[in-house]
Amino acid sequence: MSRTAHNPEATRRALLESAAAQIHRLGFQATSLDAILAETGVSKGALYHHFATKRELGLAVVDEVYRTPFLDDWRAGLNQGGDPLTDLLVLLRRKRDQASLCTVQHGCPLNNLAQELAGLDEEFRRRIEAVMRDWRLLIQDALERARQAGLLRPGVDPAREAAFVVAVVEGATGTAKTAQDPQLFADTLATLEEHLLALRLRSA
Amino acid sequence: MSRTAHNPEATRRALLESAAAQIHRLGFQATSLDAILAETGVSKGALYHHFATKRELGLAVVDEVYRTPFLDDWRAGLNQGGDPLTDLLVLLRRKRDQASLCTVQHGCPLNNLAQELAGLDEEFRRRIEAVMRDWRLLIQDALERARQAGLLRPGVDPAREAAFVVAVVEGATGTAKTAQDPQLFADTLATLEEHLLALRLRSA
DNA sequence: GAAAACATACCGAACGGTCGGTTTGGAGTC
DNA sequence: GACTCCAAACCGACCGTTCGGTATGTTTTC
Repeated sequence: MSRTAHNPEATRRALLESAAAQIHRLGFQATSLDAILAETGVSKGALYHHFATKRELGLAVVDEVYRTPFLDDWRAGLNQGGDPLTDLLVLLRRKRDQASLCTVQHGCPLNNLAQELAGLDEEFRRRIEAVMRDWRLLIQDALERARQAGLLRPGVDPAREAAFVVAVVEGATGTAKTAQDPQLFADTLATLEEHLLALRLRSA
Repeated sequence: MSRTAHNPEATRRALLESAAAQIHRLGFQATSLDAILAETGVSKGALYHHFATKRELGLAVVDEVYRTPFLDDWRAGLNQGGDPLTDLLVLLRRKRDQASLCTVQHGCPLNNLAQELAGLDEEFRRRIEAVMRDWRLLIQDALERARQAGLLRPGVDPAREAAFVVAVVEGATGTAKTAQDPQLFADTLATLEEHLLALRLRSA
């Protein structure tokens, strides 16, 4: 952390990280700028030097904190070098095994924001949807590669299955958060894995 | 509607309905009491005569507006008299066919509230989770009946599949809301239907 | 059965705290 | 000395909440 005077990049980054964490815990509206300033030790003048409004700060959090690590994680998981369907199953398995009360407590940052703000701010919705879309495309691409490698049953639609995977993961995260129950998350992901396993061509 | 003076039941109900609609559109935090008063023509004093706080009003909306019709709809759908698995599939099919931009625009009221408030207010979370739990149990019960009627493949766990159905429906609603795309909802539900179809014993 | 006493339903102006945002000015750097 | 970067005091609107008060209806008391 150790942010010293006149280190604009560090100041900006500290604000983004603190905002990201608080928005994840409390949502956008319930996150107060004062709390971010208290946590970072940054002054209000400095904050408004880097970000024009609270909204701009929030949008920057989506693009610069949430987006890249999330997509990178999935991209890396889906390009492990095994066959794409197996890579996907291993990735889901990993997510499932990592599910703890801590993980489940605050849910998925993007999904939280999307549900809170989709109806209130079109720009927020668009930015979040852009991440979701790229996420879907990563999975769709993996399934497409699996299909072209002859691993999938005929009739399997990569785009539709990708949308399904995304919906199930988001649904699992959301229901587990509401119930505060990691088991719910694990069970739902396990069922998804079974579903995906059944897409594999028997002869493959 | 036609609320006249000294009709407390009507006044209370008008407040609940207006609040429910606005909370569905904007979320709890972004809903202002003044807007509810403007829409209903009720005075601020009258509102605070019926509800101690905004929070109490919101909790009452969950219990008295959202909960009952939602559970009744699913209960009725799952007790149509056909075999339980078919009833479930027909119900999902109906939900899928009814998906329009309008439906998808604001998402599921309960899911919206859950994602917005689960981390902020434990009592809200508990009340919403209670509805979700009853919903899961309705589906679990239907699948259990199907199992006992010998309709399901061995190894199918009604509780786990019920949790899966709930997660997929919530996930489908959420992703479709974020994308503002009814097709996403329909595709995801269709895939869920295929998954459930595969639970049926081949000889049945 | 009328008046008194009370309860319920409702009114709306005003309060008070929060919080996003602004202003002003100063410190460091080129 | 101009520009970036930041500090601290301050502003003002919004909004949930309060509260003194009115009106209508019901119960009690004589």
